[in-house]
Amino acid sequence: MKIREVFCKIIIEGVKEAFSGIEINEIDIERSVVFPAVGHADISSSIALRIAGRLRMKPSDVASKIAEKIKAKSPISGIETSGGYINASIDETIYGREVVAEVVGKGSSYGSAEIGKSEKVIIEYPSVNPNKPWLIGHLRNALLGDSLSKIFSFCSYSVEREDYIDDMGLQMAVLLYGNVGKPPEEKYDLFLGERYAKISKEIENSNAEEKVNAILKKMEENGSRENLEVRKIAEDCVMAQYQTAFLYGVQHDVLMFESDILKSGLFKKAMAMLDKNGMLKRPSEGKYSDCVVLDIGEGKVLVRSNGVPTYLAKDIAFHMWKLGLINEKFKYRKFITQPDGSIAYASSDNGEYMKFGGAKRIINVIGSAQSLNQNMLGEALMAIGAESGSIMHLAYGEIELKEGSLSGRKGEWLGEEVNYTADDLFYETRKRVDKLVEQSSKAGKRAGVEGAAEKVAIAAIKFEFLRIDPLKKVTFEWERALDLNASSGAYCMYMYARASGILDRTGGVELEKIDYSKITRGADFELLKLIGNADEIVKKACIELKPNVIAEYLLEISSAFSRFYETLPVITGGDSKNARVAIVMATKQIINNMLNLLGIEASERM
RNA sequence: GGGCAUGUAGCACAACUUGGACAGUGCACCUGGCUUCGGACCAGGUGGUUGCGGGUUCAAAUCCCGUCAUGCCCGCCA
Repeated sequence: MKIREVFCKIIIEGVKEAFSGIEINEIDIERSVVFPAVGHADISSSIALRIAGRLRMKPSDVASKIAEKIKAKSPISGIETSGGYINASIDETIYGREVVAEVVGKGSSYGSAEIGKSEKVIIEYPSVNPNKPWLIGHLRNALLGDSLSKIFSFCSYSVEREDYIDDMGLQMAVLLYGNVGKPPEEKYDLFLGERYAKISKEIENSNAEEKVNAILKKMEENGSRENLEVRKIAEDCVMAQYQTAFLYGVQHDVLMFESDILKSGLFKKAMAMLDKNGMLKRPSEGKYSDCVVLDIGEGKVLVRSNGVPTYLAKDIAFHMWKLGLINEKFKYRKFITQPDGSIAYASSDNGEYMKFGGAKRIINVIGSAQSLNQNMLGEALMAIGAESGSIMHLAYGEIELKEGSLSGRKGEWLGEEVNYTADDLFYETRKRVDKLVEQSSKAGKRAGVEGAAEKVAIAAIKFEFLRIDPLKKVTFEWERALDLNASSGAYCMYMYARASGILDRTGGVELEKIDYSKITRGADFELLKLIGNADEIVKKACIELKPNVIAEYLLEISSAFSRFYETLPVITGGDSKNARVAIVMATKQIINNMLNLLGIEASERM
């Protein structure tokens, strides 16, 4: 519902009529409009306060002068002023009808904001090396990327979800040096992680760094034994990692293997392009002698003195491809079929040409620790003509588990740091949710519902990871995540299930039969106001790259719905029944749509 | 030393980009409500010098300057 637009228009016209002499920015007016706290008004503008100074008038006089000129326009019913504010009330009958009609009409697309206009955006996540399992930090990355993909799709962008596989890094050479061998029965990524930790310790103790470097060089020779072997290990590892991804419902469109990028002509073209733009230096002395250096700030090595390119160099080349600054064609083959039936493709030299890459805009979900690198990358790309704003870095903070809270594997095999895998997190959560369900069914509160515990476990984790501003550090605590009341994913799911339950008993309602005049100015109207604001919320989440905006909104809706059915009975609502059923229908839809954006599946029963 | 980020009630968060009405929400704590559409609930209450100090403004959690605390980054690793 465009109530905000309607009100803005009224104010703009009012201001123009009242003060025709002065120039007023319409954006200022739009920014002055808010939905104030209960008690003042339904919608309000502070524009009089903002321009009073320029007019050399008292704000309250400015407000009254504007208000005099304003003609209320449906669904805005009344205008009054208060201390410089221009306040309006909304007609709940008309507004309720419009919101309900829109939600029912649009269904699962209600709340979408058409700001993307089919523009292509590539979202890259989760950047896990193919030598270990997903840890909880990688999980936060993946969940952010997954949710962001959904939000951008919802905003009518054409989203390409991409997974970059670094199968040519030093960590892979380390594995080759130690001779990986075959795993017994363990999950392959876990097995590799453990092997990797052991082998790196061996290397450290025996000063074998040079041998590892030699392997690294051989790995890069196309078709060499090392080259083939390392690709096999990487693919097997990614396969295992995707079991974890699917557990959490995380999916991709394409996997780009670094080895394929190196084989292509992409890197050479990229270096030539940088050179042409005067971005490269080749110092013959000093600390960077015999290297190729990126000429930004104090400089950054792109090609080492032994001729091997660095990570940043490869990343720059890759991003030129992502942005379509270089047209390099890659071949792809089917990698894996995902839970929703879609196929994730992988770059490969024995596949077919497909159209990936070449987006107007790219988003990299990468830890805030890499901000410096991402800035360098951005600067280099701008220097050769990338549009400003075309590359965005969603930097996210670390995630830690509160001490002693996971009974699973501690992950000391990853080095000294204690860490946990995303798999362990899931199984532990699942176990705890089962216990909670068991306790509450023993207490006679409810019967356990088949399959619900798993959904609740996933929802609890996702909501806990996504409810916080990405930039901030997250400390995962069981007591909070598994507190299934307000402020949790389970609470939102519960409200959805309640709405379903009510609709089961009432059987829905035909739109034509609804008597909207039965909408009161109570909890029903408060709920409708929230529901009507969905597209603004979604837009904000999209523009600011913040899924937590959606989580916040979901909690508000859920809590408003709870207040609604507590105070206004639906089934026994008499004349008001139909209108209330319609509100329940709208609520169910909006909760479903918003949960989807967080990657959480709602269920009818739990 | 330089750069980036964070600092809001006992705890966890929101509002900061775009300055506006008493700084919102949940947990915890206190009080009340289940023969009433599923109590994983609701109503009410206690709790805040928005790290600190200046400045700009009619108006500052929000903008500017300074300062303190915490975290991260500053490699021919990725």
